[in-house]
Amino acid sequence: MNSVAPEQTSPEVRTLAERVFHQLQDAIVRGELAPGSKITEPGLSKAYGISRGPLREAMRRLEAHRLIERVPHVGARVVKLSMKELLELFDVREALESMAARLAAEHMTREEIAGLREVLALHERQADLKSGEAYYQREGDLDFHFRIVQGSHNRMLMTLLCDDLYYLVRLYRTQFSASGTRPQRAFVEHHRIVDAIEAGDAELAELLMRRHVSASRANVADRYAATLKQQQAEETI
Amino acid sequence: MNSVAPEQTSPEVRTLAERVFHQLQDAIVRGELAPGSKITEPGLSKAYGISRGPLREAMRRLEAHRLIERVPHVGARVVKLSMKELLELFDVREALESMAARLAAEHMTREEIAGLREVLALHERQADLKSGEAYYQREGDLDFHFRIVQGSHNRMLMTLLCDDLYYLVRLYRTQFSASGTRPQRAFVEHHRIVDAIEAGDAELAELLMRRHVSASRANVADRYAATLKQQQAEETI
DNA sequence: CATTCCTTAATTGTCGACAATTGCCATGAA
DNA sequence: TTCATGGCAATTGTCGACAATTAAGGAATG
Repeated sequence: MNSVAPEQTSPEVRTLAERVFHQLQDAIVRGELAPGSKITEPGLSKAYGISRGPLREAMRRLEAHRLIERVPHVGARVVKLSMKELLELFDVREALESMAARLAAEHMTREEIAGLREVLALHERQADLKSGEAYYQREGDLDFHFRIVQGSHNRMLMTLLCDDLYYLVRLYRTQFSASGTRPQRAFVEHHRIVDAIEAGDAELAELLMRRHVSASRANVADRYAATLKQQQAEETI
Repeated sequence: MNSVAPEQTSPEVRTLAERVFHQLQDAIVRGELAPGSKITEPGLSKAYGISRGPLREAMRRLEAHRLIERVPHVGARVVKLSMKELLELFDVREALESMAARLAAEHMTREEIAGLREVLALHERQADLKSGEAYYQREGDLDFHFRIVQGSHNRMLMTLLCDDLYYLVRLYRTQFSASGTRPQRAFVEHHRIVDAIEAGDAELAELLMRRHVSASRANVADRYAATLKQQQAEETI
């Protein structure tokens, strides 16, 4: 069940608070802690076998990463993304990732570009086999975006996107059980973006990434609208 | 000395940890805690008259906001922005604020636009008097950007920019004692941006804000290059 | 029967003490 | 003099207990 998690040898597992932080982060993103469910300090401290001190620090970090919401003297709940918030997230991604693509086109090294091509090739194989669709649409897609952000060589961008927002993206995918349709189209778009980056065409890379995220957002919005419509139809029966 | 700080009646002063967090945030941004200086838990806990528990939680929040840097088992220091990091910050601002301007042009209400115009009028008066330049270039400028971000009606953008990045911008202004030259030019740019927003021209608002931040970044970079050159010249004497 | 108030249980906030790790400094040897 | 090594002081990490606040449930009253 947990064969996917790298778990140990993380960059920072030097303290209890940090270990529990990562454990909770994983648990939330994977849906083990239900969205909107209440989190109680004594409960978690027992479950993880630590005292409330480190646990509270871990929770503070989760709060900063927007994975839980706390109210003073009341308690904390796992964040539950509304569609409005999800679309807001896409707007932020569009702004940041298009900037990342632009910077990546300017700063990415040959090795990094080669690695990016490898990721695409892997996706292609998996698309051929028709087996790994789930993977491609989940971690694989994020891996692609991840590498471009790294290629921007902008530490602040990397922190914002990789450490904060991408966990929210993962959370959304579990919450809405959205298997992110339109895989073949996204695949083509990924290719074009890499081409632009390799050509050093910063403007084009930025534009393509902006369209890519924007299309992804529109797709989510459409699907949601369709879901709403269907629900209304069912209620009318 | 502290006549500027609103201090009390903040949205969240319900707990010691939150109060100390805001106090430390202010102290750092205003330069009372020197950049790069080491922060010790017993020291601060004595200085603020609280125990280390709440203090550590406040420090965790400061770390999340990138105002301090912590190393496990070693300690924490007030962040010291390098020029590289500062320019990175400008890139992120360019991406996020241009998006904010675009959304503001689409979603801002009449009242919000009126408030924005008032800010500009206030700046104009102060520019006439030639007295409040320091204010204009500091809090006043941020107030302008602040209101546009609010006008985007995008909570995530608001949090990222207003709660996180703007404190870093303030910090930079104290660290580099940069009184942000080019006030009149920025003033004109501000006006054009508001015009675009009022006209509902999202594309133009986005473009103008992008240029505005970009020009600000270039200005900082130029000044820095000049400083370096001067230092080298002095060393050669 | 609905409403208000009070009591109570549970959770959160805070504190002080103890354990573990780090960096420094002195001591000694090459 | 320089480098290694050991001990020591200080700081950070962790824990358990107490105080403060909240939400819930029940009793009393209109």
